[in-house]
Amino acid sequence: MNIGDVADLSGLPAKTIRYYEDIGLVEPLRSSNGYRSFRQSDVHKLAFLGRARALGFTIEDCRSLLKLYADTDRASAEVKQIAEEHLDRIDSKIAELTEMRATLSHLVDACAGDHRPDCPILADLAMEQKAAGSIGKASR
Amino acid sequence: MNIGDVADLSGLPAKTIRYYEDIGLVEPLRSSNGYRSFRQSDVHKLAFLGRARALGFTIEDCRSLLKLYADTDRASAEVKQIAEEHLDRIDSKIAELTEMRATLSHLVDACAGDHRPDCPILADLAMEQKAAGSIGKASR
DNA sequence: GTTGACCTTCCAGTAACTGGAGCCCCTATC
DNA sequence: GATAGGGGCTCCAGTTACTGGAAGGTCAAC
Repeated sequence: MNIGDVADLSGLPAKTIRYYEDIGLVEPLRSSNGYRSFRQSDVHKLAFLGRARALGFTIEDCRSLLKLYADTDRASAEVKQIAEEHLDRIDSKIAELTEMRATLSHLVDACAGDHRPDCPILADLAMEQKAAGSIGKASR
Repeated sequence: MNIGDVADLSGLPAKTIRYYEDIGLVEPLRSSNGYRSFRQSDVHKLAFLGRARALGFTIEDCRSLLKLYADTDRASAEVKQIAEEHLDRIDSKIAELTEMRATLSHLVDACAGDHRPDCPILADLAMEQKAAGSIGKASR
């Protein structure tokens, strides 16, 4: 199968598939004309990669997961550990974003958003001193 | 003030401050010995940048925000728009991560995490067909 | 005068692609 | 046989926002 077909099947852009070959995640054969020739197993691997990436696993995680998948003697504990660490990363990220969101939405709400220059958002970023109860002081 | 002092004051690494100069966010003076010489206004600007970055604004957002901050004729609407767009980006990101988190935590819960090779996480990534009610099928 | 802390510039690397240039291959049609 | 199109190929550069490191200059203290 040529790269275009595999791209369609796996949902990954051809560029990405070439990149995955570059970094050693797949090793398609080559036809006599130099075109990559993908086996079913390659397609399967790429689809696996696509799903793992969609879950936010890093490329290195993916590499480990593929290795574990290929190893029928694996312990599921190893897989689970990778997934749990990733889950923790996700939770941290969500927490970080949620905090940003809270501060930012306070500021946005406080901003008139009209033609006048007065702006609590800028005031907060500049840490301008305001009367007690300023959003900037309270939020961080 | 030298870069080290500014780093301490602003909380930004010296490397980052140099980088911000590189991309034109600050323009410190230079002493005769070639050292950067920061004014109070530079320090203020860098602290502004630090807070904006902490809220997740991109560097280009920061550039715009600094420009608006300097412009006393600005309309707060412009600032608000930048902040609202950023808020939307944050919301999308949170939504994406929350979805990942849901799928992933289902899979993690379903995985025994022991010495045996059977692993629902890998099975899902590989889209192995399971009996009806499989997590993989249900989750995506 | 020599440490040691601080400063300088420049280059390379990070993560995971993505875009583009310049070129080859294959099939179909005129 | 020429050409047009729609693949494919490689290689290089760019993205974001820094970060690390090398090689070397400056300054204050001992």
